[in-house]
Amino acid sequence: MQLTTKTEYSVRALVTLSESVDSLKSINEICTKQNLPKKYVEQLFRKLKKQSVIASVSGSKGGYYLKTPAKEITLGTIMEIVENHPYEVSCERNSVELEYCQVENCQYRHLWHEIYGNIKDYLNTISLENIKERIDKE
Amino acid sequence: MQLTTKTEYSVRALVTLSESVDSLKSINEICTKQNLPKKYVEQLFRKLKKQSVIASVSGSKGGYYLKTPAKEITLGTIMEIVENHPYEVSCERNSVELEYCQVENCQYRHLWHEIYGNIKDYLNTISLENIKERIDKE
DNA sequence: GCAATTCCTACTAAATTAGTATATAATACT
DNA sequence: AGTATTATATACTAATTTAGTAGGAATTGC
Repeated sequence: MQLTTKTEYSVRALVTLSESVDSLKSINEICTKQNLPKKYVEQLFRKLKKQSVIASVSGSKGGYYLKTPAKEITLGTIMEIVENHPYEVSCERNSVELEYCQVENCQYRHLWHEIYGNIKDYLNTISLENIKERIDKE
Repeated sequence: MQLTTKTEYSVRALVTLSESVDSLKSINEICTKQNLPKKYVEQLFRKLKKQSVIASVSGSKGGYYLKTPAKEITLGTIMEIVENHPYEVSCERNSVELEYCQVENCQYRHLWHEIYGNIKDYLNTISLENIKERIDKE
């Protein structure tokens, strides 16, 4: 499990995007405002678009907009989209680490998944709208 | 935030260690039983010892034992000891990423810390004893 | 003294992170 | 029609971190 700049920057960018409800915002606009690396955010936005969190209009005067309402986009969702394999247990990474797994009856794997499930549930209670309100208040 | 083999292996090793209440268990014994890399677990155990989770006796017939009762050792504690900087926000890593931080009023940082705090609280509700009971049941 | 153990530091290959670079495609405006 | 502005796409890279390994020193039981 990890939570990196991918999630951090995505959230900041999406909050900024959510500020304009009916209009488009370009990567350039968002990243200038939030002081974020454009090309990096571009990549994150492509992933978020693929999962219909946002949508876009190409060309001049183009940009992005929220496709899903800010209430329905959660931190958990964002994290799962932009991070690598956030809830993966080591023995599922299928590499060398499999050597150190209890192959026959991996009770621990169930434990980790239960824990991840609870964290996931928690992260899904935090919507983009919640975050926006919180940020605005200060 | 990350949760890696360091935490995974530590938990498996500590659960095994907690099975023998009054006697010592060596790294060798634990790692053979749990199929874990000895030298790696050794490193983890040294960190756990430094924080008084476990204690040790050197020399032949030596080994480790739980210094803190299994009830009081939590997953959160273990994670904080063995992982690198589990709850660090990108702008605190003090490297290049600082460039992309909202220096003046980093409202987001507070948000991340609040979220981490809640995850931490949750992880601290899971004790080694809980885990042991759970693993034994199956 | 020898074997088994913990203690300690340093090293390393592979993977991942945190980006950058470069080019193509679409669209608005003139 | 041409240009500027935007998204789309793929590939590349330096730095860091993970997931260990290696080799030895110090300690203790027998």
